[in-house]
Amino acid sequence: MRTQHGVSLTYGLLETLGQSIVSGHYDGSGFPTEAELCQQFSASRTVAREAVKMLTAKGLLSARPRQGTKVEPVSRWNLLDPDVTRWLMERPFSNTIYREFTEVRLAIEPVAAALAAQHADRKDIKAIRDGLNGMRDHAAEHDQALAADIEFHVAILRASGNPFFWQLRELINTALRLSIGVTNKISGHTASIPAHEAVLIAIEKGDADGALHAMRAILLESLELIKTYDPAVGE
Amino acid sequence: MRTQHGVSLTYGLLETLGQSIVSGHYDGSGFPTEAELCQQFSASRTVAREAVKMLTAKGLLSARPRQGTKVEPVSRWNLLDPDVTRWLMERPFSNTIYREFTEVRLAIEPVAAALAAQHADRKDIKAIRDGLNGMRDHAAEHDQALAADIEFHVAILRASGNPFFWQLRELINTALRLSIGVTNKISGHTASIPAHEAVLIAIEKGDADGALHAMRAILLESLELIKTYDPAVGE
DNA sequence: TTAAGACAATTGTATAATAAAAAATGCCGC
DNA sequence: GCGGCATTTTTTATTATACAATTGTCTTAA
Repeated sequence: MRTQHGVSLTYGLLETLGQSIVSGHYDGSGFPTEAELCQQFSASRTVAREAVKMLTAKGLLSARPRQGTKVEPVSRWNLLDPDVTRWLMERPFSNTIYREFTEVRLAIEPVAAALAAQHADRKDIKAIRDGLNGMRDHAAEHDQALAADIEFHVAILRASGNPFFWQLRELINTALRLSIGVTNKISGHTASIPAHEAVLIAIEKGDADGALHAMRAILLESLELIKTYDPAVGE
Repeated sequence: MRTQHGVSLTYGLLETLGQSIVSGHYDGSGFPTEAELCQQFSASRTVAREAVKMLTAKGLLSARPRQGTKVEPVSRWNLLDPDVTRWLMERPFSNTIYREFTEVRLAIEPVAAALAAQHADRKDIKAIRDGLNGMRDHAAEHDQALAADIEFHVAILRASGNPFFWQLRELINTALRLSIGVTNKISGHTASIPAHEAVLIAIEKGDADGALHAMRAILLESLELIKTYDPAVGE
């Protein structure tokens, strides 16, 4: 295995295997043994073992002598691990996972907004406002509008002052990127600027309850969109 | 290093190092080099490296040639990793971390209860009721009452049907175990049975909004308790 | 003073050999 | 035939060693 774009062999293999596992590549067939891994990826045993150990640390694999290395059931995966979350995005779009992401966001973000209303300092508020302005200014260019949308939501997580909320930034990043796949198919729908502005205003006023409900409204709408749109039917 | 109680050397070292890092043992001094680790723990380089790699996968460490291995800032830790969460409990009690845990619970559990009200099947409800009954029947014995309390809350996470919520069981487990350290110091306080019962009843009725608010009430009370009780003052 | 190059420290990678675990197999006595 | 026990075999776990790659530091010369 050749080292690619600055990543070490071990981390390259970690990435490759992580994506393969999450996308179900080994579901029927069982995971390769160490020897097979070394051969398939032309890697040394050290590299293969360390990649497997890292995947084990994330709950994706387990290994025992004689029994081999197995893919763990999804219920054991560390779904909130940023790497795992990211790998989840690389697999074929699933309405279910998108709904589950949004349910997590529905739980976290309103409370984060409420905490932000209580604790945000000037710098926090500037970051949130920058996100909102970006959404407004680049409404036409999808990529930049999405980036600004993400910036807005992540800035609120940070402003909450709770490091655990901050951990979920990768999930929200992923969820919002998935969401374009959904909302683009629904004619004329774009992220609502006024709804986002309401959140900012409430945070600026220190209105925790207002921020909570304004954010909750944004996410409830997303959740409604998902339920309305069933990919099996068409739109 | 001798293998202890059935754990492999690598996992033993992972546990030891994880606890040490989280408890701040290397904060001033910097993390040992591979060579030093091998010597200090009488471990082979493979064992040391694999333990370090797993800690890297959890965001606690980073390693670069010539620069050595460093403890990452807390903001990079995978705080929602079950192992990390558990290690956090082993360090000296901190009012801050307990508040942060409870804020996460305040976000997650009400929404989980609402989803449970929509999706719970008979088995889910039985598990929740078992928890509640356990709290009632063993109100006097602290250990069993705590276990039942945990069972109640975790059963609701499971009943939500969202695997991401289920990931937070270790955090809730830890938070509730920490909570006895707080509530025991507040005379006469025990987990409120009626408040928990209200959650169960709402879930049984399929009343999502009722379940959400009932659960929210429980957690808001916990949060109030923390604010009231300042360990610096005494009680 | 600065830049080029040599040096050194530390992690990264490779390989070989042995140990331990546990499943599979075969053997034996009955 | 069949149950139980010893043996074999497969696979990961551990140890040891050597070399490569990276990068900070020091030296030296222009």
